[in-house]
Amino acid sequence: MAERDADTQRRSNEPPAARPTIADVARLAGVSKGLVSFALNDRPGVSADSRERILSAAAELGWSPSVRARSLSSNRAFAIGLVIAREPGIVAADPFFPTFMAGVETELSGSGQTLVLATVTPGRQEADTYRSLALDKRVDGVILTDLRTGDERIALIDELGLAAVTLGRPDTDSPFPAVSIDDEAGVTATVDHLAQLGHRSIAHVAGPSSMLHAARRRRAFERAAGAHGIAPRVVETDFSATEGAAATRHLLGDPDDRPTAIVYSNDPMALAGLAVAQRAGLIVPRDLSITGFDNTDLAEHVYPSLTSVATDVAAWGAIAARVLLATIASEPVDNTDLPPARLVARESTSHSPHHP
Amino acid sequence: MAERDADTQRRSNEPPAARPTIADVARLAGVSKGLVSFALNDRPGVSADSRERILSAAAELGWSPSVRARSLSSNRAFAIGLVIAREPGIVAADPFFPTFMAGVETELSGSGQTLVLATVTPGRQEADTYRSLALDKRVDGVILTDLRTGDERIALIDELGLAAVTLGRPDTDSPFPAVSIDDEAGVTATVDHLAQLGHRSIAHVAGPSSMLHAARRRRAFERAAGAHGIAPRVVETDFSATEGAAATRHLLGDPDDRPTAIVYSNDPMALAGLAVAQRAGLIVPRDLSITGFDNTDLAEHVYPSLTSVATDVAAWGAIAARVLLATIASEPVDNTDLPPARLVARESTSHSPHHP
DNA sequence: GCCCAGGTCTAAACCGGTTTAGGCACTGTA
DNA sequence: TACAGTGCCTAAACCGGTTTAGACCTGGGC
Repeated sequence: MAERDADTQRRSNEPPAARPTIADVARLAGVSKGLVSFALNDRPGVSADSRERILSAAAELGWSPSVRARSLSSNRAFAIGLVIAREPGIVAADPFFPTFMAGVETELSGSGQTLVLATVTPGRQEADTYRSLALDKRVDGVILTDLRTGDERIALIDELGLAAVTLGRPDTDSPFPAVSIDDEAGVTATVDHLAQLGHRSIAHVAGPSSMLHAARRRRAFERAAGAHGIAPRVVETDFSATEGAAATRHLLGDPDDRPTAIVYSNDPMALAGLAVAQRAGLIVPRDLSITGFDNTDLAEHVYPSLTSVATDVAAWGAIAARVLLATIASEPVDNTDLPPARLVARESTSHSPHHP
Repeated sequence: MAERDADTQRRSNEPPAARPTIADVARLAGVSKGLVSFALNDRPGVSADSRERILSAAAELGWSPSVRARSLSSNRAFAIGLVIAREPGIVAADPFFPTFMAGVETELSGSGQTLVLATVTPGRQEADTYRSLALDKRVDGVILTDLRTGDERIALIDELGLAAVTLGRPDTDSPFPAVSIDDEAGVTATVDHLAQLGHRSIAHVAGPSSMLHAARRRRAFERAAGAHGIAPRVVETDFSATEGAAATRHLLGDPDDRPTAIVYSNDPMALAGLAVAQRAGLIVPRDLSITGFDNTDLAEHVYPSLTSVATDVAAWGAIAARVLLATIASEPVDNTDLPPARLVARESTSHSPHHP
């Protein structure tokens, strides 16, 4: 009798018909709330007969559990978080995040989970953001992108009791599964490609060495260049088009000691570099070969079209989400490796001018 | 005595110290839970003395309300939603969303609210996404982007009982406040700029006419062209670089009837168009002037740099969020207009070849 | 015939807030 | 002195689920 009277809830004029609650289902099936809960989370201790009756009662009423109620009583959020800590300008220029999020979303949409997004400017604010997401359990886990060297976030998130996956393997001990793409393979393929075209002077415009994937690409470059007996030349940037352009101006500054090919660590920098070269009167690829990374949509639509390294970012997002959900469900999961990045050769690379 | 014993909650080994609850605050302040709630939502009926004691008890314990509990009892979500319905490829190429979201976030971060993101491919799935966000009150309101002609989402969202703001004014009756940027001013300025440079044959590569802002830019183009006695020529696309390139090939197809300037409805298409022109042996801007829209980061880093129309997208996001939060708090708000879009002239536009 | 184990189920506590109904003390008015 | 009104406060219901403690029934082993 202590049950609330569902009908009085509905007496208001006409607004969105009140959702049925678990009590309504219990009443219709002639069982207790508790048993309904058991049946619907299919846990043992419910007879086949009751389960049947409960499920059809739920179906008849069109009942679905209230995430908010579930979230309060079971201390889960049914949401995962993505904290983006990059300068706004750099995020915007880089199609990585939208694509990645679309991939995450494909995986989430079926699961009833939602994606909570936070963009912060790097720094102290970042830790606070994780802290507040965790303190109030607004998310059950997070996807850690843009890993840094000695990334403090790993310890922080562990301490906060959140689940997580990392994009790529961190350089420190991590309790979280990693979902990785072998982008070194892409860099190696790029350098091989250029070497094969006769280039002996190849430079690399790298991202910030504090970012693990930038550092990894750089090391792969140095290794691949070394393998061809080429002295690697590297300029470090923040991944922005502006610094990509500056790095290019620097590299092309001395006409007597100018690389014949430049390997950029992302596409926006490569495009900016292309413009710098053209502005300096060089013809790409006749005078200078250029390669990008990530195979942005635009890469095939510029002139000359840009040789780049393709990674399946959307798939990365989908798999990261899947692994995270499994982790949250405390299914043990292993590190996962995606198919390696592959080179897409286009017009911006050709024979070295010194090697006709 | 029916109060739960907070200490027994804490007996587990050492995990994240249990948060204090409102009951802890009540006990410390020597009042009832209810009064604490009243004091903290500063409602009348609490003596200055008690309020003081309650606030300092809360501060001492470092208490902050549990969003999840609040959300269940007060039927609010403390989150707003953004549903992105575009083809993944187009979203990725367009820096609009990341920038916009960063703007939203700046406004949200202080308010304890959260941004929930959903990306869907356009179509039926979209309505279901709104429906499921609303049914379970996972969000209190949504930001409606990419308005379409006769947009059915407006009625849907109204019916679902969600709050909303629209980006730009819809073409149908809408109960929601609109936050708009006058991008027509940008288009007009672009056409004026070109006309002033002597161009008499100007084409427009438009976005899909089903999208309100694309249609609006197109109409503004036609009007501005008409004002200069220029017969407007328009090709419609889906906003993708691929179709931008195709439209350009089409426009440049007949050497005898080739426009001397092309106004693109976004930057990625303009960049693709630039490449098509260059590939066809034209020199930009000598033979053909080109303009974009949105003033992407890359616009100033290509060669020739791209004349484009700048809008403050991050501010747009911040203001949209602010207006939405006010609407949710049922403060009445008016439609808001941001500073009009302005032309940023760069190298991709110059005198018409026919007008030396 | 007795006891224990296992399976099924219910009642009630619980998550942590908000909100309502009502109690009590004090004041002002008749 | 009685009565209504007001200000402050508490107890308890409530939001809609999950989870625990324990009741009840049945069957098997001895």
